[in-house]
Amino acid sequence: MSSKVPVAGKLNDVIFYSIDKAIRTYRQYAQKQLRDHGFDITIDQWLVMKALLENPGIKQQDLAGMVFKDNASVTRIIELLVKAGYLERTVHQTDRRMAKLTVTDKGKGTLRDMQPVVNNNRKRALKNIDEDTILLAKNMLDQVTENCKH
Amino acid sequence: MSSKVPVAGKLNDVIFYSIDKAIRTYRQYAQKQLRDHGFDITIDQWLVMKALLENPGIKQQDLAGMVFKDNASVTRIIELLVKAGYLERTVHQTDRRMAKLTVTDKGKGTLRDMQPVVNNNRKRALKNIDEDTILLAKNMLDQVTENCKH
DNA sequence: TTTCAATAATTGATATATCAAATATATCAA
DNA sequence: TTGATATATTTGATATATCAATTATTGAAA
Repeated sequence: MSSKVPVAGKLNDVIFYSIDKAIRTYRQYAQKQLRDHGFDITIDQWLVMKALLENPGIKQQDLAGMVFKDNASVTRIIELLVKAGYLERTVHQTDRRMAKLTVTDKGKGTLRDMQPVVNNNRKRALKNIDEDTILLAKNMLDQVTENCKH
Repeated sequence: MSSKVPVAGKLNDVIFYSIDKAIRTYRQYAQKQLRDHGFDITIDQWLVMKALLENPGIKQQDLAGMVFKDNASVTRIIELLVKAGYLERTVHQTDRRMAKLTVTDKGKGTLRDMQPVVNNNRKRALKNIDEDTILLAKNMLDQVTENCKH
């Protein structure tokens, strides 16, 4: 009797393969949609901006954790966002090691304009999948995250 | 009445966030395990080698699709694998545009030696998750992939 | 056979991922 | 205050992702 979900075996049978493939395919699709709608911004840049808007005054380190990116990656993403005029960066009042990051009006406007496209991407990606399944999968994935977080 | 799985909203509630976070956390964990066991190879290099071993004679383009990577990425990953002595590359007999790629004995040996670590990583990542849930999640994720594949 | 379109792979440019090392600033103990 | 240590961020080096452009080769039409 063989297991239905082999731990090892053909790549295709491994759940992690499905996870990786799903998120990559989704990101490709979403990125292309944004591009086709005239937005010159990457998914990662969007994510960082969004997280900043939802958590004003957050420090870069926490921001990195929130978008599960490396500090170094966040530094470079922020550089580009500042250069593009979506973010403003000033030194923190009380702790000069930190940067105070604010989403500019241009950034907010872009986020607002992008939202319909983002919503549509998600809707499209979740077509023919019912909410219970999504919730179950989300819990399962969050458990994987927990299991791997040392 | 609010939806249990909002299409838009706080980042944390979005399924795609969970997917991305899970696979990244898993990859970080798995990569660290490999490193700690003395293997000097990336997850992506492992994936490409594994796919080549399971599909001898495959052309790079199909290989790229199989590991859902870009042709350019695969080209560069292969370069490194050849340089490290894990792969051998010769010109194809009948079609000189193609490369014939073979996993060397060294490559096979490394894959074999790595397998226990890989198995353990997967086991650890799936702790406390029952098989039915995994299967359901896998089907859900495969549906997402399908939905986004244009 | 010459020419042109299709195919396989590479290369260039830019963005992100990752780890280690370096900077800058803050904090706390002596 | 000085000195050691901790914290926040940046920088450097290398790997991968992505798209566009290029190269090499093949296949088919004129």
